[in-house]
Amino acid sequence: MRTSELIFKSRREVPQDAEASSHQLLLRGNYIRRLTSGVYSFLPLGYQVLRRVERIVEEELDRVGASELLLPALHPVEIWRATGRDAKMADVLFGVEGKSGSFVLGPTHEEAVIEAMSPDIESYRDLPKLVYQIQTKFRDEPRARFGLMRTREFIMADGYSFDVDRDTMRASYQRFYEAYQAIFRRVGLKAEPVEADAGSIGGDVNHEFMVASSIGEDHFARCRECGYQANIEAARAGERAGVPVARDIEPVTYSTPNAPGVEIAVKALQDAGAEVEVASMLKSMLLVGEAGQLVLALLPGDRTLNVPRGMRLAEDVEMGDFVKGYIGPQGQSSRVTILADPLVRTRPSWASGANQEGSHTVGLRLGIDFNVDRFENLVVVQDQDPCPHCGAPLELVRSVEVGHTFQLGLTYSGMLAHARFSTVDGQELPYWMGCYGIGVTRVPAVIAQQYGSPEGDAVAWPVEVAPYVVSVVGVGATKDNDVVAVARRLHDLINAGGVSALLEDRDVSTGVAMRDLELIGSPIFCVVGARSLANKMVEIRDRMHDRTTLVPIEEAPAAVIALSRELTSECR
RNA sequence: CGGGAAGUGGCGCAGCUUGGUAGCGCACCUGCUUUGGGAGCAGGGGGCCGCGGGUUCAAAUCCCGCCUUCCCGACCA
Repeated sequence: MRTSELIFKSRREVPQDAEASSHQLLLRGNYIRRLTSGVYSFLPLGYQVLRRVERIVEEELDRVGASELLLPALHPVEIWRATGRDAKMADVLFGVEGKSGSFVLGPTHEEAVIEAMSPDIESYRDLPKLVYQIQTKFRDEPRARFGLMRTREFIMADGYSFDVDRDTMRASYQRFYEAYQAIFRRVGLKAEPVEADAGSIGGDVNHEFMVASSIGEDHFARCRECGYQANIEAARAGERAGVPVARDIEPVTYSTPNAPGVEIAVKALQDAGAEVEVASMLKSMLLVGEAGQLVLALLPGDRTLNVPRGMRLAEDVEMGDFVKGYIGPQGQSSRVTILADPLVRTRPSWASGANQEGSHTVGLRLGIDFNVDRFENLVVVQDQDPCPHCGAPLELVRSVEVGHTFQLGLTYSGMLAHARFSTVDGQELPYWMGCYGIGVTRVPAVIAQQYGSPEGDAVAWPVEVAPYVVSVVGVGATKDNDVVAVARRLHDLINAGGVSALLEDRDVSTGVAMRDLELIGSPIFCVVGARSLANKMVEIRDRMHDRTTLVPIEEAPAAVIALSRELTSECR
């Protein structure tokens, strides 16, 4: 390929709306172009990167025995009603009204794959089955961001497994899990599988594949000691020793007008002369359980509530005679279930709302002034919390989710009468499913973030995803020397050797040529210069390791191809 | 959905306070010179100033309403 033939025009100015360096790079290098918020075109360069990622996904999934298929993007709303997810995912569903009924643009494909596969799964003899597709998904995200990181239309590689029981489902899960690790290695990402929360997909065991990155929207907790890793939503802190409650004090109530909420309450109490701090306030938050019952959650004032599964924060109108902003646990046991985080055992006494407008009480003791029905992890883990397995301090890592694998079990098949197979002894049972997703369009952004310059003006793509592995450029060239001819010949030989090469053949200054090639991001540059040519040498740059070597012209193609192999093997 | 910022040639911005016939850099076109790291000179083309209404002799500029985009948060396979 020649640069003169590329659809390529580099942009010198930083696009105003791009914050992340990867986003800037992808725009400046003409990889992508925004059509509207959260919707992007892939221009030829970007599409090449994307296609290379897709091919790797295909190769690795084929290798573990999954079959590629293609499901529709347009779904009749009925299949979503059947699983109840038309309501559950209503806020992200794009609806389409057609002349022949209502449709949904698929945000995910569990329902669709069941419809597609069920007729072929009649008997235990038909199982297990692993399938996947690479398909465009639509989600009406409340907030698209960071270019390709979170978009409303994106491509996902989603896989599904069908099995006779839990054990075989786990074996299928393991096959996808291993393929995922291979895929991320090959695209050059260090993706760490972490325990995760199942979200609206449902199901049991699941892992997120997280890449530590400054543009991450997630955090996961990691224990350096024992290797425990979990998404912040799923992570639990280990137990800490409780302390005895204070016997020698009594609760004191202070007047704290206009001080709802922990921060202002602390200030008001301090002004009133009480000895309190944010960490010694007890946050009392009203939750609504699945059956609509009220639950009071207790946690330290400096902690964030991790709303337990199936519950939600109560709305103002549901709070009845609870005094919003002044709720305390004292005297409440008879009317609500009281849940408390184990941290509530780690202080001799607490300050809290006094259950009446404008006053707080200090010196409340667990078991004396208030009681707890059940202890349960209620707080979001923080940096330095103890590991639940070994007690060592956890660290929080900002990260991007590039993949997610779920053991769904019977979550969907159990709801659908036709999602069944016959067992050896003739019973009809729902099959066990797993589902697996990779955010394909997100991957180039994460790679660009990791392998690009902080200024968003250069990148060295990992070999297997680079649009062109080698860029050949002649410099110091005048039309009457043979720099151009040598550069062209090397380009042709490298291509013939099976390594994709790009020839800079435009009539531009050296500076422009080099800057542009740095945006295109070949990991290997081959620089043919008038000076070195005088000594029959050319320059080979390994941009991944920032190494430059001079080699004789005749040896250059072989040297470049060898370097390309070396870089490839580093990612396998 | 809350909080903040911004919409002016393709891109990045100035002009708006104090209304008076729209400007700069990049990119683009023509010519000449240049070519080991975003070249120089000369000439040239391109703009319902986000949309709608209002005030005024006159609106990019003042007033009202709306739309869009970005950032933070809420939310989130």
